[in-house]
Amino acid sequence: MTVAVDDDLWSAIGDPTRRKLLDLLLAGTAGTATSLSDELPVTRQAVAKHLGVLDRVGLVHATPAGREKRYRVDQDQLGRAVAQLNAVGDTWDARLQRIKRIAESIQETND
Amino acid sequence: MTVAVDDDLWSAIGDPTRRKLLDLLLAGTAGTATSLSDELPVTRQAVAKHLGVLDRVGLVHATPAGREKRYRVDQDQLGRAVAQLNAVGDTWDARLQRIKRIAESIQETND
DNA sequence: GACGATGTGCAACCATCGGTTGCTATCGCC
DNA sequence: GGCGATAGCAACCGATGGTTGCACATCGTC
Repeated sequence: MTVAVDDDLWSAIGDPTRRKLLDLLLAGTAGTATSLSDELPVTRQAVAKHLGVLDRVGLVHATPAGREKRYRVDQDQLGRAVAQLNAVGDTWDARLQRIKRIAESIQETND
Repeated sequence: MTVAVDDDLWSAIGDPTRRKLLDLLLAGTAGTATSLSDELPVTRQAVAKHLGVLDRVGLVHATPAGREKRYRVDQDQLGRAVAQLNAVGDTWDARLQRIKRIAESIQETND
């Protein structure tokens, strides 16, 4: 059985640049597209696009402040994303363990 | 600080179809491109491409058997992938907790 | 109040990637 | 040998991550 996963949410955090963005936002760095692009090896426009998709899946929210637009992470939604990561990780881990146990039992019968 | 993540490995498991493939392989379904494509809503060629990238990052290995090519998961490598999922999940979780604690302490000072 | 600096938004363009279709080649078996 | 099943290759398409270039808004300052 496959783990129930929100593909939109997963693919949002699947991109390495977006993961880095979330890292930066969690670290408290000022959340404008320009300031974030300073910390990343991509242009401001690329960052703006990424913030757009993060916004669409609800992982971040923007609050206009004068001429700039501040982004902050949505803690609940990021919590859900983390839960999915853990769910998939746990499922695979369990299956790997089971396979390992089976392999060992076969080993024993061959002794 | 950003979690050390192997981007190739992560992006390999980032694709929903590839995750499904790994699920199927872990479930013991026969591992040929054609048999796997029967279980998925995509063509054999798409599956073959995915198996190719999974192979390149070492998550699966192919063993030619007559006219067909059987794929099986590499347990060690998948284990590493799971570890990365957990690492990112744990890091984000920790930061979310910390933010929550800070928010609560501010709440208290305002009482 | 006008002007330059800074920040955002939009559009065109390019490369890569997931997916498809179509064809060829190889292997197994009757 | 010939037929069916499997794999492999190539061309093509749409979406996406990335870039550059330009227009628009806002802030500070003279």
